[in-house]
Amino acid sequence: MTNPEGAQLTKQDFEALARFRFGIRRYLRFSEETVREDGLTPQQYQLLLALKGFPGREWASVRELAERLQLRHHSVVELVNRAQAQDLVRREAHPDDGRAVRVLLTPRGEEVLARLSALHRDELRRMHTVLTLPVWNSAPPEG
Amino acid sequence: MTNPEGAQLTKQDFEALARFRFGIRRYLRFSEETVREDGLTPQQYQLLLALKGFPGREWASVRELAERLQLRHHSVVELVNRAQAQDLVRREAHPDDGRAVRVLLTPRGEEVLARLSALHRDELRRMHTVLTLPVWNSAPPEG
DNA sequence: CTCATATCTATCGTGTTACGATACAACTGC
DNA sequence: GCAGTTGTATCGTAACACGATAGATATGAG
Repeated sequence: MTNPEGAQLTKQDFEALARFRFGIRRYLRFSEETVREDGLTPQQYQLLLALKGFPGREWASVRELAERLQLRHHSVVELVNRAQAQDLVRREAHPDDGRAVRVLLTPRGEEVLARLSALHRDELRRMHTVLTLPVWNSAPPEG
Repeated sequence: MTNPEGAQLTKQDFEALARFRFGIRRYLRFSEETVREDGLTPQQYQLLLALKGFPGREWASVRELAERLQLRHHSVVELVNRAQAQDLVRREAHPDDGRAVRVLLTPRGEEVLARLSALHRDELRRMHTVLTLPVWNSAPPEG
């Protein structure tokens, strides 16, 4: 019994796929409820995290954020606006490029993010059973 | 250097947390674009998957779906309404409980779900590097 | 049997938010 | 400088999850 790329799924596969999606939803739900207690929306938390967790530095341009958050750039503009209004992030002129903008955390953003992220890491540790990738009914295709 | 429950995160930890969240977003984004080509919303796909992937059977009540989808029950009612209008799912009276409703897939729902789920499984296989759970800077607390 | 309470599904109005369309400013190459 | 590209921003719109509310059925106490 093989299950190569494109093959039909077994009932077991469907359950595995559903379980994983359930895990994602549960994690996002936990995240939402947790961050809302600090007055943030889930998207705002993800914005702060994308800044602090940006590879190699702790700021990003709007365009880079759009890639990390998988949003259109103008959606990020609006997201940054709302977060800025809550003193979570601030904008700074990009030194080399007059068009671009650096988005960075405010002290308040740093503080909130540190607290929330610790809670998220702890929750991820708890959820590892439901959030590990499914093992399919058989091996993936050769290559 | 230990990193027990509640401890501060290192830069590395923030990057790991952000990378994982990025993975989730990328997967959901892939899902959204894929299912929209078949005229479904992401939530509708997740609804179909929750039915077909329900442990031990292939139908569920509204309340059970609310748990699996991590939504309020009346949000599920609306979701089922929209999916029903597109001939993806149908309702059936629950044999034992006059209040409850069985939600199940239509033939069209089965067909669409089978195709989409195969694409999702393939994508998950491709994304395993970014979607595996982070390894933290140090071991979790004893216990 | 009956009434109070709990459970399950459903409806309606609302607020948030991501999006497409559009605009404008700044950088780049010729 | 001029054309095309890139980066950020504004505005109107549509989707959708939610709280509040309602109604219908089941369950348990007495």
